Amino acid sequence: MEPLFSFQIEHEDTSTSARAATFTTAHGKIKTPVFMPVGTKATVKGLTPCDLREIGAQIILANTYHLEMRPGSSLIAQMGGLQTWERWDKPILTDSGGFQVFSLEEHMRIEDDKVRFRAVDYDGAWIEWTPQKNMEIAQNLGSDICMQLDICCGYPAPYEKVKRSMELSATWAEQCFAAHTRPDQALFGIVQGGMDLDLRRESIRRLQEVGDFFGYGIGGYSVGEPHETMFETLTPLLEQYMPKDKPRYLMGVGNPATLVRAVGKGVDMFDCVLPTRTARMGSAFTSEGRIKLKHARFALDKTVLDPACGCPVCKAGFSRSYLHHLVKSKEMLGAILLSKHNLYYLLSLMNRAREAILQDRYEAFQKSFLSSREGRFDF
RNA sequence: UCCUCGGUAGCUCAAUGGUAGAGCCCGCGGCUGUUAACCGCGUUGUUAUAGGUUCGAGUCCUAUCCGAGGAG
Repeated sequence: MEPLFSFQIEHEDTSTSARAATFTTAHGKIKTPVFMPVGTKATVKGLTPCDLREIGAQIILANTYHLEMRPGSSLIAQMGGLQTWERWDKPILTDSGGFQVFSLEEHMRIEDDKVRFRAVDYDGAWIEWTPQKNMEIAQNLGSDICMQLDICCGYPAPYEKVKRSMELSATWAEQCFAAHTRPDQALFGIVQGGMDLDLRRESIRRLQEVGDFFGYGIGGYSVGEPHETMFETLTPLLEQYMPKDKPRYLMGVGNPATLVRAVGKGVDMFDCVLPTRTARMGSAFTSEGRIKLKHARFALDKTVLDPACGCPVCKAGFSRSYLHHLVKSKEMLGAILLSKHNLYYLLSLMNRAREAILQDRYEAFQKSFLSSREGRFDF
């Protein structure tokens, strides 16, 4: 019988560390490198599953913390599981509440075996979060890929704090590993350690000690540090210390230029709210860089968002003038159309990257991209 | 014709006689495992007009203009 999960590298680029792979899950295959749209509360904001299929999404995210708070994972289990419930039959990755613990830091208290924090975005109650709880919820939801509960640190952060969050993440990795039961669900450990290479190496060592995780998340980046600072430790991490035969998921990174560079270092998976959030605020990715549709200069602009783009929004011919109007009027269609366009941009960017890898010309692709106007996104 | 109320930023309105503010609009910036259709910053005035009282007037007095309502 064919195993439920496999990660098969199809080609490794000879001049960079980029690789193209096929990640097989219980709900289908994922061609990497891949960008995963974020659908925290069982919806990629503004898009239907049909829209997502149309723009080529292969896998989307959901979040155990948010879904447990509302409507509750047991309800979703009763309704047939997450895929059935939200009408998305392709793979889903569930993130733990680790990032929420970080973003709700002021309302939180970390203890050895759990984290206590105030659900200020729901009813304000103090709640307890544990690795076991995260696993139970993810298993109720039935996600294909489950991230361990971890602790994400901001930047800059004192060494002791970074060290403690790495150690706690490793401890919790062990508990998640032990609580992992579903054979149709792949468990990922998460590498922490901030901008300290020694802590990052220790994190990997401890995760490998815990057991055979199917893949690895790389957390704790894109938390406010300069991009170069990230690559200083990310590069050796990927090229020297992380297992090469397992999927690597750089969590929370969505800047196009950073994506292209990270793929060159050997990252396989990304997710980020940037394309959808900035879309709702009126910004669009284009082949000429970022544009802000709210600017008055678009009021009489008859061109589409990006004449070089093949997304449904551009193909349908919506003008910048019209989108400017929708954004200024705060009409929901503006957010929807820009979200669709932005996601398509990142999804197709990863397709372009994959093609370049398969043709063994990633170095040239990356160089050309980074020196173009697209490569100068100032997000 | 008379009476009443009103006239302050592009709009809607604040401001015990002590150097005019807010919201919206407009302009700009930010957004990275979603507390986010969000957050932050900024521009804008002969206070209808002309006089008067006062140390000092958006505020009190007089006249005029404009608007709304009422009476005839």
